[in-house]
Amino acid sequence: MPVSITDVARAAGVSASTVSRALRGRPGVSDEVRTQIAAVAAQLGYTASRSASSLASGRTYTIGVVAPYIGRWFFGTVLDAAEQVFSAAGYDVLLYNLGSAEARKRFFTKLPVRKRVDAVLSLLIPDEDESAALRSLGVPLASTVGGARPGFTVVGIDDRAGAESAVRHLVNLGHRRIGMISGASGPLHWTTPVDRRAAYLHVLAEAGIEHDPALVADGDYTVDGGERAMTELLAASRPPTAVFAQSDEMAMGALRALRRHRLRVPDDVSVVGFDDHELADVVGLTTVAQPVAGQGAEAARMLLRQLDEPDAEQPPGRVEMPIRLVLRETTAPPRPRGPQ
Amino acid sequence: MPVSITDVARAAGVSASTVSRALRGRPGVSDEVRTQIAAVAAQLGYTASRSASSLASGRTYTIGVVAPYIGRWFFGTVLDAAEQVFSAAGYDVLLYNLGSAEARKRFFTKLPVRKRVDAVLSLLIPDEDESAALRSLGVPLASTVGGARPGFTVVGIDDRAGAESAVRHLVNLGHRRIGMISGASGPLHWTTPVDRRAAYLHVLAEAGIEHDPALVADGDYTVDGGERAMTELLAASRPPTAVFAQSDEMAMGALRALRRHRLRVPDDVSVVGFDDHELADVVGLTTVAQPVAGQGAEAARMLLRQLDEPDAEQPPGRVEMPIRLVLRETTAPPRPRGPQ
DNA sequence: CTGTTAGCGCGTTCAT
DNA sequence: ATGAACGCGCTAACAG
Repeated sequence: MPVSITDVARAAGVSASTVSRALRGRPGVSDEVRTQIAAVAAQLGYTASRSASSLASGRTYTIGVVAPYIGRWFFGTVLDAAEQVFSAAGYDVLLYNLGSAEARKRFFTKLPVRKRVDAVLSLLIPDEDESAALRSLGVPLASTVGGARPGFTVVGIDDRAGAESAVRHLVNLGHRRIGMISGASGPLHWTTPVDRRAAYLHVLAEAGIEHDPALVADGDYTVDGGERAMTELLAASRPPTAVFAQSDEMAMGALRALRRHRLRVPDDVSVVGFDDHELADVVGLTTVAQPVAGQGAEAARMLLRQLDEPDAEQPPGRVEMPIRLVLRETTAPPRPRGPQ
Repeated sequence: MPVSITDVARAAGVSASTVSRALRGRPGVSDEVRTQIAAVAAQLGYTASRSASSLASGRTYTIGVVAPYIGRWFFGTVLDAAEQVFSAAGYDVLLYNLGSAEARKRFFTKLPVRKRVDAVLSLLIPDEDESAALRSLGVPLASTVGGARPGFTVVGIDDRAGAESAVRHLVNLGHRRIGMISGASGPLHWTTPVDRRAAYLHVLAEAGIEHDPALVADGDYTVDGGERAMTELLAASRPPTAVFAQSDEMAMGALRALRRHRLRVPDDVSVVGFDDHELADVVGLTTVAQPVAGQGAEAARMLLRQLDEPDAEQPPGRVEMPIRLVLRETTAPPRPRGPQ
């Protein structure tokens, strides 16, 4: 049933090699024969078997993408952009969703991408062992998250600067009791929450504000988690007048919690997010914008470049993308209060 | 560098055939030898080449997933759920993002999945030709969108019933001027907007309300499109007092437009969406909930079943998932007005 | 410019 | 229970 290269060769009256050369645009085939073969192949509906082709050539024309989630806006958007760049260049994308610990472990022990991909794009931050496992594949590696690490080209943003601009914005508005909804969860070697937390502490110190541990809660990077965290913060003996959420999704959860507590934003509590989620504008969320799709596309391009010029210069270890604070309607000066 | 089956065979002092049998759990290997081989393989970090293995066996252990978008919540969520089911069963996922017309055309003419996948899950609705192309692959097919069609197992919802419940809700609240933000865009053979539109017209007729074409606008299934559509509806000589948006994302765009026009929801205008987007709850959106992740997982399971029992009964052509109207805070009776 | 010859690494007979 | 031989479909190296 499936038509093979020899079928095409026979129908066109040439050898299999010639068909192979003709269809892949390699030199050594007369234009006449080439177009003839193309016609026959099209008519027969022939497509080269990727398995056979990569077995013979060693190239797979496939990129492996590993992600911790797909459904979440950030990762879906990065993946979408990267996939477009890859497929436009003729590469297929093998997707690995490593959300659960089991899936993640299974992936890194069995390493199913071995001999199956020409490069790997990681949307998650591998720990030391995982990182070594990926390097052992012997293919170009890139990532859109975390800091620089050996063997990877990392396209990212300056998390500290971004978080600082958010918190500083709140300080400048006159807030003193500033809470944070962090995203620290699990031993995922995720430097993002660490950096953003450090930035938060730094700005507070800079402004001479004493850090109150009761004003920090974990939101797990989800809407529900953000809601829980905000609820927790509101239960503090002296609740915050402003909150920095480490992601827009958690910020939106916070907004929901505030609404349920009949608190007004920004009159009673100011909220700043991080990401500039597609829907941040809908709820009027002030946030730190980062080029999410841009990072996915750029990382993909970096990989393709390494694939095209294997012996070129060392690729840059880190590419920094721009960020900016977007002011909307969830932040304002604190409401004047009685002495306390 | 890459370790092959013969390397393992040599190290274990057996033949390649035995290694192959042992590692795949086929009968004909003594337990002693089997565990010994497993140990050697693990120590050498051996993984069978998928290319070679599928070339020899004909099975690829790979599922092709084609989608019109990935970044959008609906598709990302379906993909996420499906991927988890596939990978838990030992299958890899090849992802094709066919958002642009070129990408789509390229995919269906070249059909790069040929001989590369054991099954295909479609998150888009193929037209007749595309559908035939997929069938020509000779592998099980499933889809999470659109109506029943030959060769596919379609896991979906009753779009008409869902849309009817939304519009009927508005009618029951007493609204008479009910607008719709539709999602009809392009020649994508997308029956969803058609079905939802028919339901809208049906309920209006049922309630004895005359249809006013000025109250329907296209929102292109995006937030921005929804905002534009709502703005358009508000410009009508007699604007609607309630709006049914065919997706939550468009509904959120509508909410944004209303806020910009200083109109209050639901006091001035009621809004109903469709999907129960992750963030619908945050903005208090009344909507028709559908089990999005559930559909992805179920479709994946249907495919795996066909793969496991190739000669079983014909799989069901269509599986219907439950929907329900979720009442939140964006709908209310129309405000009493002066005579008009 | 084109055909012939060898594998790529594995699964699958068929012997033993 | 195990091994040898063959072929999956294609690309690469070598002839001509």
